[in-house]
Amino acid sequence: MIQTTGEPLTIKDIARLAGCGVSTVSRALNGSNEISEQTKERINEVIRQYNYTPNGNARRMRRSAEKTILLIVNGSSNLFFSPLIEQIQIASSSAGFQIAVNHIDEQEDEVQFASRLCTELRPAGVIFLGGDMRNFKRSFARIKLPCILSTANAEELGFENLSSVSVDDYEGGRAAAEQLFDRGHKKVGILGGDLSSYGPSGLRYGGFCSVCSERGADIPDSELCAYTFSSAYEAAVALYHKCKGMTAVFAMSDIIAVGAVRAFLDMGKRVPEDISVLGFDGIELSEYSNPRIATLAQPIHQISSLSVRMLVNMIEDGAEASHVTLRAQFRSGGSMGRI
Amino acid sequence: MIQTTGEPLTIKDIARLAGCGVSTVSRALNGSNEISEQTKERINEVIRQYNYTPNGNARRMRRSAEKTILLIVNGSSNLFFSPLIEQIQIASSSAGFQIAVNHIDEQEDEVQFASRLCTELRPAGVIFLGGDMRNFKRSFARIKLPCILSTANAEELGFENLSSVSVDDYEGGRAAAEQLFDRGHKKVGILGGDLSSYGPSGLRYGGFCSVCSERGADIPDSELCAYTFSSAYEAAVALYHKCKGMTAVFAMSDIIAVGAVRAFLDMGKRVPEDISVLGFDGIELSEYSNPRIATLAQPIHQISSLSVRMLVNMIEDGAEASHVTLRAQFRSGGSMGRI
DNA sequence: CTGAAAGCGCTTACAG
DNA sequence: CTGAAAGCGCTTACAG
Repeated sequence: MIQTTGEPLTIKDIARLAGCGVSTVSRALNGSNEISEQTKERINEVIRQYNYTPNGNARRMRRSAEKTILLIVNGSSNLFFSPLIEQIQIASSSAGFQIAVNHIDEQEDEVQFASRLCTELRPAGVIFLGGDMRNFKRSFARIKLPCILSTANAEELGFENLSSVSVDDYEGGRAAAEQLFDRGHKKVGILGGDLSSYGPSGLRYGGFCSVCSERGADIPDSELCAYTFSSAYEAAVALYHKCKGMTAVFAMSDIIAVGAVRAFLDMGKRVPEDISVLGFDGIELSEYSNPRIATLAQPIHQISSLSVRMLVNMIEDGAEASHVTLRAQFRSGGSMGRI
Repeated sequence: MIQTTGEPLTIKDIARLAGCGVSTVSRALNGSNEISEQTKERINEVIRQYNYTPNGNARRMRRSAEKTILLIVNGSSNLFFSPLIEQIQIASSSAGFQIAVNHIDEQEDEVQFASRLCTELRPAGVIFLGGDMRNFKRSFARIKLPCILSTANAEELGFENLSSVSVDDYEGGRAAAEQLFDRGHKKVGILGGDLSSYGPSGLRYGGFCSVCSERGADIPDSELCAYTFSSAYEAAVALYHKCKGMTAVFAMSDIIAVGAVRAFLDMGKRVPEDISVLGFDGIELSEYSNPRIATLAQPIHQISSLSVRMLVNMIEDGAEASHVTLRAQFRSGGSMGRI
């Protein structure tokens, strides 16, 4: 490799060095077939020798970043999202797309943020990892690109350019209730996000309550909390005092479940002998906790690969928006016992 | 807000709409002071009305992305890194820099990757979160921008444009050994990354061994593992069989510690009664595990804010490379007991 | 303080 | 198959 100093090389330099025009270099760079094998080889040799990389900003400006997918992640240290992000990255790069990841705070409006970034980056499409339905309702109309909402169902929203891949959260909530009732629990508390919303928490709550009423049980007590250990810890303490005689907790995520377990242990309760805890998501940590967290596992791999595939279909073939619903699968664990 | 259809607006459109030249719009956009408050206000009003955002690719091309910092993260679902990333993002945006995060596999050469991305993105500087010293030795010379290695010490490498912020890993290893010896443990096994390297694992191992020899103990048995639950689990089982009579384990990260605890519990051992486990890093999970993980906590907040501040000083004021070493702080936890 | 013009490093019709 | 030229959306001397 020839050492260079100072300014990076441009396509012009390569053209000069290879003794040809810039358009020819550009063709070699982009694997065009309007170029002879011979010159392509010669140019590539020069590129290799001088270790040239094209200026991506200039490229993206011309091509409108057509090979980039924007990934908007709600919240930054979410153990459920991190393997999804990883798999989305892998799946899209094998489909020939770069991923630009952007984490945003849960309080921010992810849709507005994405809209701004779209004119900034000009990606070919957007994947939202989680999101607040109200934000979509309010500002999604502004986004004209193919988009996917991963992890929540966007069917009700009815946008032409918004597909979604998610677990059937209502059914998941029902399954949670059935697992608990079948083990003899009658008084169950609930720990989760906004239960009144259209979003995953609300749907799971709705499913849970539907089983309660079928089985003649009361509407369960609940306590709102964020998807963090510390928030779950506090909420679990509050719930324990509010919901007298509670023998089990349905936590809307495994992170919440782990925080709740820690809280109950600190209060001198045994899990699951005194109180059972059932999580949601099926993150890796649930299998390494003590006790292991019983959970409704989401098919992470399917969610990520479908998200990418559906988005690419929309981008490349103009496919219409569609909504895929998968099933969360119950997985037992030491945190949930029989009464 | 006025609705627009089709193509996004350009600076030309705004100029036309505001009745001025493009250079004036550009000045308003960039907060130049060569522009009257009056016109600036008028232009900003138009920009707001039409919800215009400049094309970032074109901007970055002209400005060589001078306001972007590239953040290279080794490994993707690292619980120790995720709060660091978050804080680095916050600190740099308040210093006026955008962060472009890129996760890479642990097997990849992060330095070569960064070098390629530098000509692709033309950032103002690079922050490496973790990294393999061998890769730096081999290929860092190629990178001419101001860089920071966060989480490992780069002093020995002696590059003029590479600073570092890290914990004193050798001292951390010594502290770990002292805490264990002081509690009566004599036979300790070690679980961690490449112990023969110059990197953090190697230094901690070196510090640990130095205390062993001071106290007349043997060189401890060790088992190599990656920084994941599953790898730690397997390694802990292997270590248990290799290191007969072991009463404690020093794990090079809290993730490894959690995986090891799970393994020992599954083998019917009690933690800490039969075997103590000491971690490293001080991630949030360590305080929510059961038992809580005793650990050497890294000052995450200091590491992130110093990394950004030092890099910005190098970029803006041409500050020289420097190397800051912080202290890991012991934090007790139920995973470590007395013998 | 403002605008017309040049130019950043690419890609892509267009003409050969 | 190849090259000269136009143009992408910005920023920044330069001249007023």
